[in-house]
Amino acid sequence: MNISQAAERAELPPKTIRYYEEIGLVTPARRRDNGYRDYSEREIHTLRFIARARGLGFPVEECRALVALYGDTSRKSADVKDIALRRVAEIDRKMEKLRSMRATLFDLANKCHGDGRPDCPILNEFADGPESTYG
Amino acid sequence: MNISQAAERAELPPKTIRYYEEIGLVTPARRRDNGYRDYSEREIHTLRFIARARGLGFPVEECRALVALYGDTSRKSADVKDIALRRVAEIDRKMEKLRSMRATLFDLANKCHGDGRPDCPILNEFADGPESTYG
DNA sequence: GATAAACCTTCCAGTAACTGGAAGGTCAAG
DNA sequence: CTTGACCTTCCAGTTACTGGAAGGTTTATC
Repeated sequence: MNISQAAERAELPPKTIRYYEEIGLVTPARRRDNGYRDYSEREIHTLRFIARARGLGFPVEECRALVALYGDTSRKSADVKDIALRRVAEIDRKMEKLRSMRATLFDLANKCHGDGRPDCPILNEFADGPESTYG
Repeated sequence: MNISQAAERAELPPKTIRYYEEIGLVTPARRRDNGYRDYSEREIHTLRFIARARGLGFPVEECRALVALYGDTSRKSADVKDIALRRVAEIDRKMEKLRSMRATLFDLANKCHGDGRPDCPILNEFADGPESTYG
């Protein structure tokens, strides 16, 4: 199977598949006589595996570990769970940061009348820092 | 004032300040006879402004626009508010994506016994895709 | 057989926003 | 005079691709 069909099946762009091969995330595909890559079901399965892991936010390096665990029949499920929970924790950190940024921004936006006049609490905050507004 | 003191005051690494100068986000600092950059209060003010905007998630290019608006006394506060609300919307998109990833991952992690055995619902999901589990 | 569309290949550059490090000049203290 | 802490520039690396150029292959059409 050519790379573009494999790409469609794996739900990954062809470029990304070549890239994954280049960085050694997947083993190089066998080549046909014309030099074209040729994909088997097995390889598409692995590519889909990676696509799903990436879709859940795992960085490529963790995908490497996950693919290795997947191929290791003597793996411990605890190791996989650890990776997943560390990812959950990382997501929580990111979400907390976003939540905090959103709250501040939304608050500032609400304080800004948003009309034709130049006076703007958003710019004032950027200029002068968080105002302590007691009371 | 030398760059490292300016950096401390602006709460930005010296490297980042040089970088901002290089990409034209701030105007090049004047140099002393020895070639060292010399910062005034005014420039530190602008750097702090940028540091705060960046801290609230504005990409550098939007910071450029914000700095321009800040310097434009005939600005309309509506333009600033627009930028801020578009940033809020972008944050909402990111949070929604994270929320969805987290839910899936946390659910999978809970289904995984996480012991010494190889059987693992997390890997199974990556391998076979979302299982329709009706009931 | 010529040609054009749609593949495939490799390689290089660019993205966002820095960060680290090397090589070398400057300054203040002892 | 030397040491350490600054400063300078420039180059490379980070993450995970993506776009595009230059060129070979295949398939269909005329």
